[in-house]
Amino acid sequence: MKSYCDTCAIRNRSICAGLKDDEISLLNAIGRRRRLKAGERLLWEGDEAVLVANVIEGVLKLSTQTADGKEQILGLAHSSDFLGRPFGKTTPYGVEALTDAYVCVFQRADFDRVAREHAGLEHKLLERTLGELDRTRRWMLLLGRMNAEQKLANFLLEMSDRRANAGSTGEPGDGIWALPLSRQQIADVLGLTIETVSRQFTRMKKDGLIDLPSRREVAILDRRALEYLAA
Amino acid sequence: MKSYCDTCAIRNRSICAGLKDDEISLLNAIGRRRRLKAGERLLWEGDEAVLVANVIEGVLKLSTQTADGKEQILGLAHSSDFLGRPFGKTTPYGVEALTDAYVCVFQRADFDRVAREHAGLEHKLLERTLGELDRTRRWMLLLGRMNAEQKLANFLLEMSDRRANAGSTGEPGDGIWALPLSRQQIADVLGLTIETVSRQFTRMKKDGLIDLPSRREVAILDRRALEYLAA
DNA sequence: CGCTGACTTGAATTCGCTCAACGCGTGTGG
DNA sequence: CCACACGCGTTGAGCGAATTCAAGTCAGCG
Repeated sequence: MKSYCDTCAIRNRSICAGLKDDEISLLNAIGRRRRLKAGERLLWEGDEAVLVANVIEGVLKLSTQTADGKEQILGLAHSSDFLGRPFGKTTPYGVEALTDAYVCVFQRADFDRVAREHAGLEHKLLERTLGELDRTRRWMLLLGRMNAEQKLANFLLEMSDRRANAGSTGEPGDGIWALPLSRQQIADVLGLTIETVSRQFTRMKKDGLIDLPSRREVAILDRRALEYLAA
Repeated sequence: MKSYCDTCAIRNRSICAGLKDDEISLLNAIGRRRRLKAGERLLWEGDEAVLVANVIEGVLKLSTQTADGKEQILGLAHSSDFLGRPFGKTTPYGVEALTDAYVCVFQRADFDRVAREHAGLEHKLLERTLGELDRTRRWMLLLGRMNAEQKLANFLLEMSDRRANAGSTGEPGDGIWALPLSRQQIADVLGLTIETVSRQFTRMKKDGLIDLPSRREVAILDRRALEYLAA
């Protein structure tokens, strides 16, 4: 039988990489593909955790809110990242597509069962979760100890890197690329306000570090200098 | 043969909880206990990751530094928490005992092997890592979106809770307890400066929310009000 | 008793926030 | 086609919370 997974773009980079054929076909049997429009939500914070997913294409955000309604984005999920909370009662954060996206979703119950029965899959999941924890902790440093300029510099560099090595278009360098986030969303990622983000953008542009051909596009002109700012 | 694990205080709360007898005895065979003095380091950031551990007793901190030497504490590990980075190349953060502590350490190579061969252990590890990731993400909200007052209120409540349900002395409530962190360390946890922490402490005391019998002791006098501040 | 290091307090400064106005591109309706 | 409104982003002015810099204060200890 023909399998989705055979032609899957992230077959060798996602959680599925290195799984045995029988494991893949089990996943293939319980997974289904789903397209998301930009802005569409996949999971709601506090919901019963009904599904998990692999990101095939696009960028999604994970976020929570404070009691007074301010949003904090907890992370971004790019191509080949894993989404959702296996083995838990509720989803601890909301998930929303920032760009049009393409995901491979599993019912939690199905996925949990397959994972428990196949140590290989569970091991993959563990490695990915550990990696995600490391990344999240590094982000804490940014939130806790950096000023606006450093935050934005780091953000731009990370976005640029992630799209370089996860992008299907796989361009190497620093051409013009599309920002998948609005100014407000960038502010929510970095723990800043929209005005501060805007001012920093303007300043970096004036200083010749970046160019902003349009609202949703950036080009990194002086990577070295940006890395220096990111300190 | 007599096993350490039989009498272990965290036998049923740590990663070891619910493991089968043969798995426990394997861990018992490769683990050894170690006492740490307050201030002693167990792991260094960037080191080759040579060991992992269970915290039996005490409080340890996980931390990184910025390029310019400021520290950010990434998390605290209490009794029954798991420490270290299995299946990774290097340790992504330093670990240092804040109080005198008692840990159960494993050589990474040994631990990884046992974990890979025993899905039960790996599953435990996965659950714990997922939980840790959730906790870390909630902390991001604190770092990114809260003011000094909210940060400190949250910190005091969390410390109080953690010692209530992890403490071997297991007191229920809001008596006087010892802070395992200096002002500087609290500042590093919350992404603040030492002066700001001190001022907030003073204010909370003046407002009757807490008492500070000595530098290293706190009592929560008005938990309700503190929870309100923590918002 | 004086020294040391941790903590507190005060004053000045600064960075990012708030509030407010404005600009620009896009879509809609007259 | 123009007028207009709307959403998003930018810019400016003023403010305020937290930082920085600089003195104190206090407890523990030789």
